[in-house]
Amino acid sequence: MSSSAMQLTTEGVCITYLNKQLFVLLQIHNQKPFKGKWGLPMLEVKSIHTIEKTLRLLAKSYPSLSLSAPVFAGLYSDPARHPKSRVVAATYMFFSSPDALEKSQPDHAWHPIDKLPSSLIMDHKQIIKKSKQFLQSLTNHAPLLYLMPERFTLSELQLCMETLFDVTLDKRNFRKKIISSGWINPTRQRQQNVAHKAATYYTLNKKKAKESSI
Amino acid sequence: MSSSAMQLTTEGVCITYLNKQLFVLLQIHNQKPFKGKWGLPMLEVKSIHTIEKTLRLLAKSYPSLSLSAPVFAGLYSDPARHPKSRVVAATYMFFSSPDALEKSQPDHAWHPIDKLPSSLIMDHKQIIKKSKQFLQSLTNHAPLLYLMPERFTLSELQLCMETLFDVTLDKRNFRKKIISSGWINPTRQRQQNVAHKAATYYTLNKKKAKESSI
DNA sequence: ACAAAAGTGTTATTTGTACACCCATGC
DNA sequence: GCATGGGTGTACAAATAACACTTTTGT
Repeated sequence: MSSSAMQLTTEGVCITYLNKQLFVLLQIHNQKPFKGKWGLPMLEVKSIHTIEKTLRLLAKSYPSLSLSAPVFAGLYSDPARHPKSRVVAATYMFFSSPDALEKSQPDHAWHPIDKLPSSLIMDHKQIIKKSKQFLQSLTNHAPLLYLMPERFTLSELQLCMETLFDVTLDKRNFRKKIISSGWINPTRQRQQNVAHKAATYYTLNKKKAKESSI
Repeated sequence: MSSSAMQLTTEGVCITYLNKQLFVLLQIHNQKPFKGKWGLPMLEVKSIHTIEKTLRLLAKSYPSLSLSAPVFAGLYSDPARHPKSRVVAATYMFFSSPDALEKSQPDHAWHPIDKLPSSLIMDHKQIIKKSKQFLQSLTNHAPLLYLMPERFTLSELQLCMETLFDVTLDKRNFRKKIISSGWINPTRQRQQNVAHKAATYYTLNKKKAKESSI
């Protein structure tokens, strides 16, 4: 029956991708003891809320980013992670189109995951590192489609996969597989003003995405 | 900075298997408000401990069961799950050899997962149901090897897989695959006094198991 | 005409699936 | 000698991997 003071938070690792780089959304926190410092977006799980509800609230703070559904990425419970109190983090990843890079919110910014500010609050540097590993370990590659812009070419998608999973893929085999997977649909639009044959744009198959819920 | 009273617990779903049945370890709780009722083993995450440490403590309560490493299986945070206070559960599965069925601890018993006591505390019935689904969804079947006794025949292992994943497998193909996986080793022991050709006993390849850490 | 990326098909290899009979043992 | 489960090999299908050239477009 002992109930020592403990706080549970959801801490979100929002990820997007552009030009062979992953970006993570950071926030300048404005409450003690982290006032003015960079960290991941986080929200306390209130006593009347579930974790799922809290995640919905967290995502709602960023309506313009069209975040994916949350994907559980780990628990962080080191008693020393917060300097003042006991805070256990349930971390979740959210995926977002790079369009989000241009949508700015007050006190927020996207940072390249390999060039983070020198100090982040608590263990957020660690959480981001682990989240990247987690992402690379995903055997279901579907979430990566959420890192693509609204419309994208097959080469762009292939480059994204190659970057994140640190592999090189055969163009023909890659195309056969992704097209036959049903996750993407061709459009009738093609690149314009490129000094080579114009590539067809594809889009996420939203029907399939809805069914599969990542 | 609000710190409403919240408790974090690890709640363990210890599983074993015998004769086409899964068993889960239940405990008669002896503290209010659950005095005398069946539920999963659980341990509060103390303010000085991490979740991992708490899991080690939980496993240490059952030294005779040779539990596997814990496998994260879900968070349960419904504010109403505990009648008196806010308790969020981090649930983990532990796998155990059926030898454990004979090792009795005070106030504990193994129950067939499909014939649980009519009422379990909190949402434990739900957690067990979800854990079973989680187990079935594991694409890495290796944890199931921890449900086998010290030595087992290939037919026993096949039957276990068939039961849990609710499939039927071809004997020859199953054998080829499991043997070539390197997860098990044949012994020179064979069944005795059976009214048919004696089967070879196999054991878990502990070297491989250690490397793979489930 | 040339540079740059798009787009495409075939073959070989590997992996998975289907399938049926003989073997050893206790009764 | 028969009932019981143990143990094995081969042929086919499917999935994956390797591989090179032609097309389109801007400069």
